[in-house]
Amino acid sequence: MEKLGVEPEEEGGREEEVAVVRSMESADAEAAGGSEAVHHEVVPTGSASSRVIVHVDLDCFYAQVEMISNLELKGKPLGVQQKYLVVTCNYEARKLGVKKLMSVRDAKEKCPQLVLVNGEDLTRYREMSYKVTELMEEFSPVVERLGFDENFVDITEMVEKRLQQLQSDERSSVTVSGHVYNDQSINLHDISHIRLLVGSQIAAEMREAIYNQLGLTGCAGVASNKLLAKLVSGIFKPNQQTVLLPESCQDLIHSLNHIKKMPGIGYKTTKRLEALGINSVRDLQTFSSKILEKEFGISVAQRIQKLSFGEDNSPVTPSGPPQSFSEEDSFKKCSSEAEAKKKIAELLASLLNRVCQDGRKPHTVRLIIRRYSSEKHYSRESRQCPIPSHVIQKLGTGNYDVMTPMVDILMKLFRNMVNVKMPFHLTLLSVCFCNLKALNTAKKGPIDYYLTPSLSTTKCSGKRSLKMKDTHMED
DNA sequence: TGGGGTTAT
DNA sequence: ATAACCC
Repeated sequence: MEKLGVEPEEEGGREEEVAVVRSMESADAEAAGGSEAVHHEVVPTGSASSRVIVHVDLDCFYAQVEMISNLELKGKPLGVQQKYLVVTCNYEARKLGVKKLMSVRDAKEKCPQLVLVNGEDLTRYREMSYKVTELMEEFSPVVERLGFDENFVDITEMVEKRLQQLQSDERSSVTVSGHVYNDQSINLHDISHIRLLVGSQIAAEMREAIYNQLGLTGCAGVASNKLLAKLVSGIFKPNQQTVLLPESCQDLIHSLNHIKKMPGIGYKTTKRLEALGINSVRDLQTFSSKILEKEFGISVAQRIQKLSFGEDNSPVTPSGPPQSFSEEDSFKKCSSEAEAKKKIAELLASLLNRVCQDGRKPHTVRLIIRRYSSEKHYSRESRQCPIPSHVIQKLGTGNYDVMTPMVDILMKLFRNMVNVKMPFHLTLLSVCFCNLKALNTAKKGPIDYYLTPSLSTTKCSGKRSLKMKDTHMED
């Protein structure tokens, strides 16, 4: 496999030719370190290291999955409910005033005909989500997931290969697929335009494949980095795509009316920026780098200020299989140990099925709680510990009582966090398996043969689901 | 605000 | 273990 044309090194944010004049280059050079001078070979065109990134964003994903499961739902206003929230809804419902994360009460009030389905069990969404990611990986293996319904793909190499197939006279007849942001005119003499147009064609093929093979519609954005691809994918909304040409980059980022709309700048950072009087993207662009660094540290400061210029050198990092599996449940009140134990056992049973199907083995378990607090302070606490090796071996081997020892471990973690002799009030419990390892990580050697668990044992493979009525199972 | 995920410190 | 970010 060839290397990607993406090096994680900082190059003073030169990867895009955002024409904005900045006096930050010197600061970047300093950050690169004095002793190891950065005398890279000079790239002649300045665009040789430019990437082509596509961001694919499925339309109201959970609602689409539900409509595929139950065709009766198509055409009706549909909301997907988790607890008392409508977490997402289809476009019929949106036309009638339903919004994402609206309470069920408000949604029903706005739209009495709204059909609701429960979406607390994410299993089918997760499965469909990975089918989409796997489909995208067929185009290029470099696919990064963002949540269940978004994927970034670095298609730089694919674009280069297609360009090499074209004769020079064919290059000037390349056309765009979908929208061009700002209706900017295309310059077929500009190689960066040509590359992005080819990218738009690949994006169209991806959306076609997702629709033909999985029945799902979505949007796509094509641009020179992840930030821009993501921002531009949302411009034309359902089931359309948009490409961003470099000359319109500043227009795109300034179309965000507030820095909180900038991906990568979250709730906390927004509050701190507002305290500094920074509200717009331009405020952040022109704010003193030194003061920003004092407030946020050099790492965050430089990253977010680059974002404000539309610069994002972060690579598309292949997600691969998940790093963790978790199941959670929220509720009004849990105030006894027995009640907690029962809920924990339920979460665990579902997790064991998932872990079993994955094939890898978790080496760490974590228990997470949320305590009731009248005011906001949305805060969680957790305790984790290694999973004993004899329990790990039993995971996925088909079977037998892994529930009991795991529940015991989790209840120890529980009592470590919650003083059960005192009154308590929890509103959430979550169990997480992480530190997943391929099989067992024993070193190769003569001894290894004896340490390798029997592979002849029937594993919980394929779609078979374990029944976990009690804390006890037969093989 | 749900029921998930990730990375950095 | 927590805190920040993403959906």
